[in-house]
Amino acid sequence: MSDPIRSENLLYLTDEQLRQGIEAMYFAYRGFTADPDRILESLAYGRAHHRAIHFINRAPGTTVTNLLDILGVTKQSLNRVLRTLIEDGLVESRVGTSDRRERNLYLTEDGTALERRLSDSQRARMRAAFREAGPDDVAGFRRVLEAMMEGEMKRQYRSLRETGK
Amino acid sequence: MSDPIRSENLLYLTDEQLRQGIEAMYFAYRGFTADPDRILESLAYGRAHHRAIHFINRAPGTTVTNLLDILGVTKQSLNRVLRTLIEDGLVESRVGTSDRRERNLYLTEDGTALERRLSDSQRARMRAAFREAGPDDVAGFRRVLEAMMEGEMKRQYRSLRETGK
DNA sequence: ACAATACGTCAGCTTTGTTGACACTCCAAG
DNA sequence: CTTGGAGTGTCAACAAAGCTGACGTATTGT
Repeated sequence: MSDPIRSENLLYLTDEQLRQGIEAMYFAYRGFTADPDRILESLAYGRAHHRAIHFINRAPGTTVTNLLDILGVTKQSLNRVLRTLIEDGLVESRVGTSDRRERNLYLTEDGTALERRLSDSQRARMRAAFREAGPDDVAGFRRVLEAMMEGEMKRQYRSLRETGK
Repeated sequence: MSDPIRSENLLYLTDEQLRQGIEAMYFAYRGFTADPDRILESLAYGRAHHRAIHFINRAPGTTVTNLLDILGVTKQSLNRVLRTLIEDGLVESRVGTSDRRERNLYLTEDGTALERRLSDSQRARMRAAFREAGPDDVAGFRRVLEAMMEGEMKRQYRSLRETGK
């Protein structure tokens, strides 16, 4: 309390500030999903399909179990989504080479095309937001979001980030 | 391209950076909802109930239509949630004074108590994240999120922000 | 040979969203 | 004073996407 640095750190953490952060998160997430949702709706897919497609594209050859860990859903739930994607020819499921119990998941050409469409729309919004803000704000945005993740999710996020370019 | 300032601004807008922003948003939102979800689960409520409670607390006396605008769902969907909250004695629905077709919504004592519990848990995480980052990062976080909202949502957000302290 | 793992699937349930249809109350305008 | 329309509530039916539990099959490793 008497420590000036500590006081300064607490200065902007009023309940009002926090509540504004909460509401910002709520409204922004809706914007974040709005564009892909519109595309998906016209294809009779949902957000669950988008997530599967995103992370298969992100880590081609990933196994079902790995995808379950990332998405945090049950295999029954994921399977329903995965089945339709495979039936529709967007995802390919290949028997694992080293361990043949595993299934390695890949996007087909069509799957890659849809992924592009979805991520293009989402990136466009993200790009506009990043541009409207600025480099420093973007860094802050990322740091706060990372601090908000649960432990396991943070691990997943970081591991994906390393995998990336 | 030859403009150094413009180049610098574009530097952080690579597809890789944007994708990291997208994944950060996805994982962070899960952390954001995790704590309230755990509380709600033990009460047989869901996120829809939380949202209703949050915004009724935020703007006591709000009408159903206003709530529909904020939440962006159908009245049938909201009504189901609202009904259980009223039956359970968490929300009170009073006939409007100026226009008696309207229903003004208020939290009861119990409703206020639950709202506290939910928002306390969510604020705690937000506070921890804000603290782990820092004032500048928080400002950036908020600016990027606001830029990410859809027009209508941004209006709602700003109007709520003004209403606040 | 046998237990454990990875995956798929069947059945059934829940929450939260959707449409469409209809009734009631009430305000305001003709 | 009647009537149209807005605000609200409710019924029915349905869909997406999560869940649990149980079971079967293929494969692996001990």
